[in-house]
Amino acid sequence: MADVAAHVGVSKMTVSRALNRSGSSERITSEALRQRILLACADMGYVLDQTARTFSSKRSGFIAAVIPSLNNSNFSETAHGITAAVEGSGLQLLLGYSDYRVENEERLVAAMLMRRPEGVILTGGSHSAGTHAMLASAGIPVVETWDLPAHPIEHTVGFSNAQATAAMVHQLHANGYRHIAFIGGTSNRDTRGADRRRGYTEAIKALGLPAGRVISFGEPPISMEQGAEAIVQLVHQWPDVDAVVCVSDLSAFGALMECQRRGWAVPKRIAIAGFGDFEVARSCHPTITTVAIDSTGIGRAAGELLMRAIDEARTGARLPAETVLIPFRIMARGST
Amino acid sequence: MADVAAHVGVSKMTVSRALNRSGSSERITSEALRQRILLACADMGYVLDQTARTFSSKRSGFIAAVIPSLNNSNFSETAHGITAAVEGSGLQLLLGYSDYRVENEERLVAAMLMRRPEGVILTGGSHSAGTHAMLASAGIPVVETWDLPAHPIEHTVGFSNAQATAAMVHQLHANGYRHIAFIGGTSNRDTRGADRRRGYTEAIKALGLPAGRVISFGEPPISMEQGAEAIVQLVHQWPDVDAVVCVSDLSAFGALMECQRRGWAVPKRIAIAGFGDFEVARSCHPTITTVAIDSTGIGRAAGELLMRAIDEARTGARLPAETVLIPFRIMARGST
DNA sequence: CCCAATTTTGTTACCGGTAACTGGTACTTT
DNA sequence: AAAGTACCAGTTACCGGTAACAAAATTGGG
Repeated sequence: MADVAAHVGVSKMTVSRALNRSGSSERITSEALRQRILLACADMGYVLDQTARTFSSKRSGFIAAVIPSLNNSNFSETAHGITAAVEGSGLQLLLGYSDYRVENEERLVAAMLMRRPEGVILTGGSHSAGTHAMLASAGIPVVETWDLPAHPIEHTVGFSNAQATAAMVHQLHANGYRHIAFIGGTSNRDTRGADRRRGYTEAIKALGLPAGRVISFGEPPISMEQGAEAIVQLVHQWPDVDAVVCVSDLSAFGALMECQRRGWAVPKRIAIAGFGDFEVARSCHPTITTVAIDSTGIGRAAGELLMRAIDEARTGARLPAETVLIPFRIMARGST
Repeated sequence: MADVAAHVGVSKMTVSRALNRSGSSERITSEALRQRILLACADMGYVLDQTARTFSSKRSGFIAAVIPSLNNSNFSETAHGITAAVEGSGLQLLLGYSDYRVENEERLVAAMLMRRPEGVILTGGSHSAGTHAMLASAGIPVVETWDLPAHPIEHTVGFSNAQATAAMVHQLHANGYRHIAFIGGTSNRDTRGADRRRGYTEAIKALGLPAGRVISFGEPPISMEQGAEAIVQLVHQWPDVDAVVCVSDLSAFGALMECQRRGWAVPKRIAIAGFGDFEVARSCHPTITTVAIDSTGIGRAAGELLMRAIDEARTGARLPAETVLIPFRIMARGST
């Protein structure tokens, strides 16, 4: 930068200002001079050292986000939404994935915080004590997504997974199904999955339907194959079952395909519902009834909220904790 | 760090050394003192400022990777592979996605290079002139994946998409199919898709089969819906078609489901083959014949190669350009 | 045309680590 | 016992920008 400054015949500071005017409307440096400086930078092949800028200005220019898995369109769409929201603000997204493990999340958060992000977006409302402690002492805005934690760290953008699943059970009940089962994961590692199971159980109880029809299989991420295995077990264990709510569209799809293999008519012999409105649920035959969530919208809302919080923090203020409720919608389709 | 040093009664430098011994076997600081320092750091809630370290040491501790899309298990598995490879080396992965656009890739690379990554992993062998120029002047190791570019930037980990697709066509031919079509995207933005189409065309010509049966639809990312539309168009345009190779499993799946909707027996009326061995191709009914690629292996190999190159670069040397060939495998399944 | 207000440019100090070198101590070797 | 050799800790000088303040240039109103 000093070289460029000498070449143009101004001070380093002027070059710095010319390079930083970008975006905002403040015209610190006169436009003609700015153009000369920019030209000189291009000519000399100079690129600003973001590392030094971060170090000096205490502004890293990026935000950190942790999602459970890259290869899940719900979460990758949320990442897209975040990217879209921060686009043009000069902020960049640093993305990490936890493989549904809080200990991985903690390691990621630790590694990311060392690089001084200006804000953090997490998935879910369940984190390790270490994660909580680090985020508290980091003093930067935090948004939790895809959930409505009872005790949020700060901001929240999400919906009630339990309520959404309960709504699905009620919908099936309204359609005349009376022996409704649930297929989901074994562990509580996927807290959203656990919430969905809870919503199912509560709805069954509220409706006075026969309870206990829950098949659990393995650990997240939930695979299609597991859905296929689960429905076989389900039908053998409770032959009177006439409908099943699956923890996600992936297991629902696996179950549906297994039914086709075995000649079990869907929805005549058994109705199948999923969760998440994945592409596969829209494309398969029959199409799968599911709960649609605006995944991209969650990301966009989280990104925008975080950016407002960062702006506030910059002025020394602190945005009061907000909760953005994302609506869900039951998509009735061919499988029920 | 100065506070910690004062608290322990040593110099800043000693604390720095105690914190950096991690991983390598060099015992710069005596073990007892090191433990005292680490304890003091924990007590005082001190965390090392990675930004300052990066700035001072010229080592950012991260590598940059660009993939076309997060929500594609092929590429997200590659990202997993890279993560697995660099795990424990002290390097972190900074992941970006280009949405299959070279101009996005260029923007991403520019933004990432400002943060001084120690190496870069790209997907594909086709990049903008700007990207080439920036990478050349950055002077850091580069690995291209998922392709075998004619003129690689430096290192390559991939396979021939054309050859793999040609192998699939030959396999279909060996199974007795004679009117083989191809379904793929319109543009060449997805260069791997274009390579696959090329492989199809060449194989058809080599086998002396009737040519020209190519249906093109829209832009990447290729969706299931597009596969469904394409096969309808295909069957109407060339009613004698008895097999179709799709650019990916997603379009193959969409096509398969559309056949079921219309009562076209698969593979009796028409055989369907995909590419990529996605989970959906293994789970659906009938299962889809596909080309299996070790996506995670590509990532792992790319990560390991890049790390070796970084190590070489650190000693002032330069690793000669390497090409790692990843094998592909035709998975014969129910749909052909 | 002058002076105050405003805008633009320059100066200085510093962000928080690490590289490179210097100095000191304990343990060998001859 | 003197000299040599490890090894460890301390000192100094930066890395490449930007904040904060100071100075100069421009603008505008009376």
